[in-house]
Amino acid sequence: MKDKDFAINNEEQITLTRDNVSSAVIKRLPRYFRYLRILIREGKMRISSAELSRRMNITASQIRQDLNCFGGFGQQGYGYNVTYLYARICELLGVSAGFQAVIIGGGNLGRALAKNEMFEKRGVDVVAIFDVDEALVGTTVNDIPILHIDEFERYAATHTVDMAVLTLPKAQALEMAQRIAETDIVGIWNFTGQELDSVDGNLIVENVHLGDSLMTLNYRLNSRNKE
Amino acid sequence: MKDKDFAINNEEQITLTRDNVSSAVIKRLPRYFRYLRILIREGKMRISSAELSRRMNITASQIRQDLNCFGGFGQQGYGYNVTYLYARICELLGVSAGFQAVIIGGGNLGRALAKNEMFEKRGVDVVAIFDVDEALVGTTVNDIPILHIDEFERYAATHTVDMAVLTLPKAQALEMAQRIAETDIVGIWNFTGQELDSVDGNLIVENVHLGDSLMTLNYRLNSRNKE
DNA sequence: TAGATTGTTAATCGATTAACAATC
DNA sequence: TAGATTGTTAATCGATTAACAATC
Repeated sequence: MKDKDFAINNEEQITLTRDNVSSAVIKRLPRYFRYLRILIREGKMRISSAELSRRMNITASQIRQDLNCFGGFGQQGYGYNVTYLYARICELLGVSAGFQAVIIGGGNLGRALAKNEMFEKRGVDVVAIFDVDEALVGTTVNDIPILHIDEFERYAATHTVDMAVLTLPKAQALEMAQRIAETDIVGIWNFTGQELDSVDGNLIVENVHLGDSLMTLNYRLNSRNKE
Repeated sequence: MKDKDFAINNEEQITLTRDNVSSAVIKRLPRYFRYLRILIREGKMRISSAELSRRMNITASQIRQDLNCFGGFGQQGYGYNVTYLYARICELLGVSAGFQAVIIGGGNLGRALAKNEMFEKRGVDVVAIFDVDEALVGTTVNDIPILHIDEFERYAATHTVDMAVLTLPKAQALEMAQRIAETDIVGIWNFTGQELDSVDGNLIVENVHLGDSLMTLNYRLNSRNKE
């Protein structure tokens, strides 16, 4: 928490505005990010909310409403400048913040993520992979070194690491999260299925429940069969 | 589409009721599924909406409202019978429907999924993995055979396959989706990042955008830094 | 200036929560 | 019967959509 005296200045007010943005809007930002990348690839310079609405299959009204939560990114009578809008959204999403990540768990999922261009596209730098398997230690995946998990605390203390990607077995997730909580790492991208909310109130945890996604597909297949 | 004469009978009406369930409710069902499994593991026989609400961190009102979309699963003065409720939710989610899946792409992600107990827990049977790599063909992952992608159509024609899990490179996703659309497969669990909505209106596509999840974490790390 | 399109307010819609009668 | 807790209706809240004045 900051000194209350600062609570009145401009910067703080901008931050407050952002904090008031509803999670419904925030959850849509990554989608804007993806579509803007496509527009850039296509060489499109400007886009109106109406055209973007057709592409994204949401209302133009929602697009304008969403983008306005963070300030006026467009221009009346013109629309939105694609590269400018993209830059603003990147800023919001911390794409240019230079976050550094470690992957904990060098199994198939950890390796799949390590090879995925997703991190690079989103400005996240994967700096190390940790595993217990001595056979893996010393090798690399996508030029990222695999280190022994015993080295984790030393590594975290001597490097800037913003987030840990948990791809180890569920049974070890809680213990690992506790070890992470004792370092300067603040974010956990949690693929283990283990609930981590209780570990530390300061940790920011993003849970990926692939099973929930599979279930949604199942539900739809199932109701289709019932028709 | 069914004959309109049937639209009045009872079965159809139940189906209609289910179809009217909002997607907000449907998206919560997998979470109920997970928590009920935990309760069963703990040997809990009954649970009230109040207690479940404390565990799941949602209101008791919402739980009762959600479950009532599908009929009265509880009992006044008693609460919900855990195994009964679990059975009903499994039914809704098609866990007992015996769906069969193939994984297309035998890379790290495909292998990670093939080894994951998630499918088994949710009643989905992974029957085959397809890949272009001749070195992989003939081997198995978690007892699941890896077949050559050229065999795909023949396999689909001679086996019951309900869904395809796409874990191949984005560039090949569209073409593969088209091949899938020509078989009897109706569901695609799409990890490729490629939009597939345009391929075939009859396909049920569930997209997994891991990058969106990463971005959400990034956003929160970023706004934390701004505080 | 006229046309286009945003930013923003107001109206609508849907989802969540509260309350309580029904009932086990 | 008394106590507990659901099922369900009504009230509230929030999110989406529509409309239009501001302005490029």
